Amino acid sequence: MDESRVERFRVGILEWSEDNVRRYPWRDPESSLYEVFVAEFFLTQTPAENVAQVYPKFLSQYPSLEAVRRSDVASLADAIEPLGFQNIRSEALFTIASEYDSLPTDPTDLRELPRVGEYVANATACFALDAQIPILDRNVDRIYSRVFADEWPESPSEQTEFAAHLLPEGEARKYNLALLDFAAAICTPEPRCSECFANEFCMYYQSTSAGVDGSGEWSE
DNA sequence: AACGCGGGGCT
DNA sequence: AGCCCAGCGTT
Repeated sequence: MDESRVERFRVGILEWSEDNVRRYPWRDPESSLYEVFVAEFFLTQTPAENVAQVYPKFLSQYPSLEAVRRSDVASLADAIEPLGFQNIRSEALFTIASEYDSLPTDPTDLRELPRVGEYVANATACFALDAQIPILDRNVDRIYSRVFADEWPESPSEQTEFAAHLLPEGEARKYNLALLDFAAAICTPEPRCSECFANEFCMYYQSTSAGVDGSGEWSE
């Protein structure tokens, strides 16, 4: 593993994020486990802008798991209707509220909740509780498969290992947030490499811009 | 690990 | 109408 490149990326993205943090209500360090969980639960397959529009109102209507428990699936669905997936999500949310007095804090236990997979479990634990664990979704995969194209493994388990190795010590929360913002702003599906702090050592940029062999570029 | 799926977005 | 897709569920 190219440790110097790893370190350059770590330092680079943390620096980049200083001036490019997106601010959302659920990113307040004071947000409760429930508040962060609700946000992450809504954010899967849903643009952050959409979530931002219903989130404050949802929280005032449902400030706790108990409030969810005292409601019903139809009302919940109404409250999150603009997000889409309202039936699936309202049902799962109600089930969670019915089965838990309070949310578990261990990612493994969070993973047990209905409609909560590895991504939501890890993101919740990291952002709400500062758990030092990697998050890995399509966006993170896109970044790493470009920057570390020659080292980024195929198998999910090895990817998790690799992603864990990249975490800066004690700064998982800041780093993971930076990854998401970086994926949204720079390392987009159509990447803005000219604006990217990593373009001097990114394998993708090197292979597409240098064009040493002239045999044409590839698209991921 | 591999596959299936509901549903939202884009064409 | 049809295709693509991310993330969760199931096997």
